[in-house]
Amino acid sequence: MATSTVEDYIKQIYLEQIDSIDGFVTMGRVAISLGVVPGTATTMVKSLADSELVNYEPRVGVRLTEAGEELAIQMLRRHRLIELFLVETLGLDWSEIHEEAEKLEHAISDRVLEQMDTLLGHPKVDPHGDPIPSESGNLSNELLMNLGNCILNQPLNIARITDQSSEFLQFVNKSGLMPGVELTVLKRESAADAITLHLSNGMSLVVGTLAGEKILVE
Amino acid sequence: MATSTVEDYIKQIYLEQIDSIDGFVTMGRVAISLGVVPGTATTMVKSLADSELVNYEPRVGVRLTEAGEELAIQMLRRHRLIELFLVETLGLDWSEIHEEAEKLEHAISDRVLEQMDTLLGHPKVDPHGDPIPSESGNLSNELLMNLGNCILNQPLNIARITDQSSEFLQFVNKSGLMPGVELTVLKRESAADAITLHLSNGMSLVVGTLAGEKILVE
DNA sequence: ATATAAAGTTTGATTATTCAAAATACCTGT
DNA sequence: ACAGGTATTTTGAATAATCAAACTTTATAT
Ligand SMILES: [Mn+2]
Ligand SMILES: [Mn+2]
Ligand SMILES: [Mn+2]
Ligand SMILES: [Mn+2]
Repeated sequence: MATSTVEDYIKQIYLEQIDSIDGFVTMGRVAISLGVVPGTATTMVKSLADSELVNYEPRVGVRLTEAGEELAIQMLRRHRLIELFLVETLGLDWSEIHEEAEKLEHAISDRVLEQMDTLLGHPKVDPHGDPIPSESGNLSNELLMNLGNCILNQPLNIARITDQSSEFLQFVNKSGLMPGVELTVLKRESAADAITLHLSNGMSLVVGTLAGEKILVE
Repeated sequence: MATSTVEDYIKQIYLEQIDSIDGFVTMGRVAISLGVVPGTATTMVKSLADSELVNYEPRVGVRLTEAGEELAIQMLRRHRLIELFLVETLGLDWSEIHEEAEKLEHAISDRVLEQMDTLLGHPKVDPHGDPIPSESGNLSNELLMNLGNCILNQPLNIARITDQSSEFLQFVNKSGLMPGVELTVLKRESAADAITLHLSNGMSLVVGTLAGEKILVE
């Protein structure tokens, strides 16, 4: 059985791999994303390679094997289902559930997971709008527009928040830009680096391009 | 912070201490109750003593300190609240929740625990009838009669099952002797080592004295 | 009072995970 | 082509938890 440390490494490598060019994740990225020193990342990745969960090329990086990807997706399902459960059933704030799910994802049994899934009605997205893989391991991967490149003057729905630092989520909360909210992008001024929005609740606000690109819509 | 191993040792020592004569728990009991070899128990207990959670007397046994008892009761609260939550909210079978709670008790935050407590309406007993310590650490300890020593021909309610092996719980389930059920003890024949019961649902059945003593009533 | 048996402790090793610091390889700009 | 800088790997050590097997104490039973 994979330890919770192994589960975290694999999940994190998967996430990093998604937005990597060549499919390889560097040791530096692994280290940062898991909060360890580079030497630890190297050691651990070599051991993951021994377990056939990744392919490791010294001085190049890691890439998940089939088995690794399967485990990663399973962990993603656990993590996201738990996050939704914490919000829906226990009424926690969606900006503070990540750490909790980070621990629980290793502790609950498949039995409990399925029970949660049923109770929640087989949801497709978590509170941040991230897709929840199906039990069979299917992960929808439609690419969405963001506030920096979507159509102007068209009602859109916020689908997903890609920066999940509690700082950004707090801002999103405060500004009423949570997933599900309807809005219209009024204008974009590249010189001013600004995007002007109009929310369905009547509020208008301006965000910078960098922030806007972290908010996906559909 | 205490590791989950430490939490388990302390909780288990507390449980063993309750039904010990002199208040000391032997290394043998610690070892069996945690499923480790005796040498491991000795080593671990010495380290618990270094952390001031227990007092250890070589060749005599362990006893919890104030701090140890506090931690033990906190873990008991977690364990039992989680068990009830799994049954009430997630609809799991009460005979299969122990192992689950054994892992979750180390993973959930205080925040989530309080949320569960609120959702369940500050319950006083878990699905096995074991008392749930209050947030302040109070554990009710009324002693109950069992089917082997209670009054005859008097309607009573099953309050608690003391043997929580899945084998026994399965039998309890099958026979309809879960906590909350009403019954009357018709007769006890010491020679036959048998106790005859009449359940409120009309069923009658006979159990051995040993089994009967594991079922507490009030 | 001794020999056994039972219980408990020690010792030496192993696995998993991590860090600090030294060593090495690779890349870049001149 | 090479000096310096950056990334990566290696080495050596630490912590937590465990086991097997040897050893020591204490209890028991003749
Ligand atoms: Mn995690
Ligand atoms: Mn999420
Ligand atoms: Mn436990
Ligand atoms: Mn219980």
